[in-house]
Amino acid sequence: MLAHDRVYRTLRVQIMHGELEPGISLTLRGIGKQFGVSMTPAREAVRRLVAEGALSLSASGRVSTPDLSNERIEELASVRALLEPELASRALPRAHIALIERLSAINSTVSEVVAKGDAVGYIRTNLEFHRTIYLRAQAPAMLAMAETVWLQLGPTMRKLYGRMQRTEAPFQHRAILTALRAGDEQGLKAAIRNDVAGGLRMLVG
Amino acid sequence: MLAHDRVYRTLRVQIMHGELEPGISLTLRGIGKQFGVSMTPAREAVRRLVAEGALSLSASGRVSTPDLSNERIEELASVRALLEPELASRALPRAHIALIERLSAINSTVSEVVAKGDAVGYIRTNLEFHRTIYLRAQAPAMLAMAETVWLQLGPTMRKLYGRMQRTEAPFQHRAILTALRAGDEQGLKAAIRNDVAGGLRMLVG
DNA sequence: CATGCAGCATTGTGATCACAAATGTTCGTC
DNA sequence: GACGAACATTTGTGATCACAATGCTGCATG
Repeated sequence: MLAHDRVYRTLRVQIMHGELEPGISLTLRGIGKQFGVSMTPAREAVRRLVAEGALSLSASGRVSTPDLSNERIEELASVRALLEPELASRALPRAHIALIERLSAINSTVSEVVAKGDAVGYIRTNLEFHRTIYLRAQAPAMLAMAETVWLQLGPTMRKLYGRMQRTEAPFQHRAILTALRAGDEQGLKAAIRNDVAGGLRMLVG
Repeated sequence: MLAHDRVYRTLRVQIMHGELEPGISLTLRGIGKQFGVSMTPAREAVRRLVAEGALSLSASGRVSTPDLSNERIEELASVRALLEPELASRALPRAHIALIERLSAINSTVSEVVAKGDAVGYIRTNLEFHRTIYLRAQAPAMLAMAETVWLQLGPTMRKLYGRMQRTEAPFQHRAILTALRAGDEQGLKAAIRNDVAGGLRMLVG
């Protein structure tokens, strides 16, 4: 596999899952050393991640994980609340019983990692729950945009993990599952909105 | 200004405004020569544009303007129909008379370039009309996502320019202006939806 | 003890090069 | 004339280097 792609993918997952805190400084040489490559692929990976909002550039070109303002957090939450109900809506006709059972299993894992206080595990399994639904929507461009938003929120979610009422997520997810089982499109969209916006709305206050 | 940034900005505008057709091949050395720089800044600009969907990469790393499938076009139109009414809605309370007059002037330019059959001019002024509204929304992340969609659609809009009923755009825009003047949020959102989705829906058939 | 400045280390940028893979071309064969 | 193989060219990738600018450290000064 190409070096710059390997660096990109690894960093992307780390950022999206909240393995890095906001405001952490990265250097091209440091990334290169970490992955055993030269500056060149590190530079390309960083450039790509910056373009996706996963990393921030200072005026002088220094690289760091983004430290989002409350306004920006609310804005990204609004984008989630726009895109994700639509994705869920498109997935609904294709959501069979096997999918719902798989989602239920993922949701059990969410409860487990919440009980353990595992921030990264919580973010990862929570996103896995959502992605599993949206993959059924057959809308790759829309899903990519939603994932870009998750990516931008990764470090922030880690930072605010303590402030989130994480025990509520499995309940919200159960509402999603109920709507999926019932084929209730409006209920599904509302449940998704509650889950994605509700979780982030109150942690900026 | 930084070389790679200059290359990026220039190519980005060219792509967004439909100055390049879909499927055009680009090379790093060619871009470098065109801008009087080495491969390095050309590479970074291309990497960034690929990350934004403005350019496509073949399996072997060759760069070209994207040639979108009908499914992808409809999907991107749906994203526009989700994001842009929200942006307009947020701009509405801040839309004063001076803004509306400026929009009206832009719309006159749209009519002129349509009359001239100027595809690039049509795309540019049409996007300028929308951006002028959305800038008032004070939602930079959401606007950035909308612009990313425009960017991805740039070459395709050029290709399908002949099939678009471009003379209808100024009318749709007038409906937008009417709703803005009346402070009619629901009417505004509907007018935006008609404009962005309506224009693209019928050109994929 | 705080502050500002000089000197130093760190960092991103752009150019150049070697290399391998992919692409295009040419020529021969059927 | 069409097809295929060998060759030549083009192209992206990754490494390395020089350079300028930025950020940091420590020391002297008030």
